Amino acid sequence: MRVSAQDTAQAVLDVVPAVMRTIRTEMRTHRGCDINVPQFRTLGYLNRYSGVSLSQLAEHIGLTLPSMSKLVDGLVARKLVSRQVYTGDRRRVTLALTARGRASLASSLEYTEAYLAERLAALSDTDRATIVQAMQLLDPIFRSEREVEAKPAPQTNDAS
Amino acid sequence: MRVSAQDTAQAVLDVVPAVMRTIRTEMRTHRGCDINVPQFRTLGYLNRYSGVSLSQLAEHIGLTLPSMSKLVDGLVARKLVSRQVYTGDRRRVTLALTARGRASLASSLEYTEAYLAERLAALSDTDRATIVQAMQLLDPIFRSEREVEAKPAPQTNDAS
DNA sequence: TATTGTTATACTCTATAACTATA
DNA sequence: TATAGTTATAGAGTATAACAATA
Repeated sequence: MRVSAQDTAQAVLDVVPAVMRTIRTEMRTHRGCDINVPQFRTLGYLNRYSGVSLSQLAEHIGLTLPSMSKLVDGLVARKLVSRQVYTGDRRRVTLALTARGRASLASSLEYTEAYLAERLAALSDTDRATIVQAMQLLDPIFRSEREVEAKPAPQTNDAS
Repeated sequence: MRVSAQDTAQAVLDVVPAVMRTIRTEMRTHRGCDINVPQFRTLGYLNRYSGVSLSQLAEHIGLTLPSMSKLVDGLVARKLVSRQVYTGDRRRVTLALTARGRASLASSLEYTEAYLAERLAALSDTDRATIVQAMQLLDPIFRSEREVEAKPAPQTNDAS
């Protein structure tokens, strides 16, 4: 099957923004899930890689350091994330989810997933498998540049 | 192959925002392609459905009427879009691409596509086919709510 | 002197509310 | 009175520049 990279790019460019806007609008609309997409991604990343530094986080999420700092500020203020000075190098900071953060992530994830799942339920198993496979193909291509080999946290303190 | 709607939703939620951020960052970074994602989508929609009203456009793009109005304002000021009072109903407005708008769209598309294509080139034909197929599956699910049956324009004036 | 993160400041995008013009 | 669109205003999010603290 001949599918050029350009055809693929065009398809991605056509569809991804529409999907994204649906996700964003849905997150904004849902009351009690008071979290936006970058915040959601931040919680998700910290869930996977507890104890990373601010720089690592910013690199992955794709924000500048000041923006990331501000975003984290908000999450710390809401006690969803803990931020501690790293004892080994006092310039660095160690970020982790609190219990509340985990709960908030689970709730957002559940809600947004449920919303998407509702729409995806219209498809056949085979079609869904195709989508999952496509996501798995896209993932490394668009994440690799940022994903850090995130050393597991020296400690997963939970200041909830 | 058993793939639940929820598994699929999770995959989408994990990957789509990362892809989207890459696209957005790329568009912002690229000098001479002075256009953001909603503007890009607006031009693309007007290219397909010339002569639509502001409301139809806002509905599709997923912005409120005032936001859409402002966005279009900018495009009109830059002579990428023409905006004319519709003679049949003087409250309505008729939007279309100008020649400059078409050129700008083509340029943005070409650049961003090329950028994405560069990354997608690493995949096999089969893998790319999978991605295209997945996009075709997602498209109606996330676009249908908004896509208007956009009456073709009564006139495709080009005030370039 | 270089690195990690924060603070100060400004700009863009988007929303809600109030308004104008037309039907 | 209802509809299409615009203007006024405000808030969120992000960036760049300047700064502070530590290495």
